[in-house]
Amino acid sequence: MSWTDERIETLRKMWDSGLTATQIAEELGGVSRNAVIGKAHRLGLASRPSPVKPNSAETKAAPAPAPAAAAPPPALAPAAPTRVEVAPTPRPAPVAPPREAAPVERQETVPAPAPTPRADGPVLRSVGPGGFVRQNPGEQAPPATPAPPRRLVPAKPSKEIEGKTSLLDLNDRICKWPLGHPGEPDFHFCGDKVNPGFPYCVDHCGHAYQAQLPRRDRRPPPPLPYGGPRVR
DNA sequence: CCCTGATTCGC
DNA sequence: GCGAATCAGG
Repeated sequence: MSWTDERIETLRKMWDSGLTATQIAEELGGVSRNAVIGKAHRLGLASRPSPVKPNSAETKAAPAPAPAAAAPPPALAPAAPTRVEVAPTPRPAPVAPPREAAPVERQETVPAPAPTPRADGPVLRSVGPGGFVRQNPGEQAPPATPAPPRRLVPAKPSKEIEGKTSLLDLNDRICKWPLGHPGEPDFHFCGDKVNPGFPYCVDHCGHAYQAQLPRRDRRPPPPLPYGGPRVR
């Protein structure tokens, strides 16, 4: 198998979504997780929280690990999903939607330009379903990622988004909550509009982020991540 | 042991 | 550029 543009794109998306190298390798097929990791690094995809620490002691005078400016690990992870952990990745606001051409109808996909968390802008706080108020990711870590120019397609029928949001459809504005299992034909993502500042829509934020309640008030709740526990 | 990602190095 | 082998932490 070779690294076609398409496969690379898939790799990027999945890596961005926080999927593990193993999962990505399975999805792509024909490659090992090592191949995925190797490729990811060659592509310059930033390291994600690695189990292995770079250096314990400063035995070397000039280690100079320049690109060590990795983003902080996800503060919260979905309660249920077995492996998928999508880290909130604040990115600079996407370029304005292309208004050229002539898409006859106006898409309602991007009606409310949710302001991206910024240091200088008015602070927009998201309120979780549990009623908690949370810091915007940008506040905890002002990474201000350089921003790979996001490619925007002219329009996308909301039908498509509501039906099946594929891996390749993922962006910063749509809910990344996975439905089904990776590799299976019906695997897709929620695709709703995200709760600003979160990788999921309001609904799935309710699943991903649980307010801490007194024990007696807790419910046994659904431990089903996406599609239920994997049986293998 | 299992998992993870990082790194190395022969190809 | 690629990825198996290896390393190392959880």
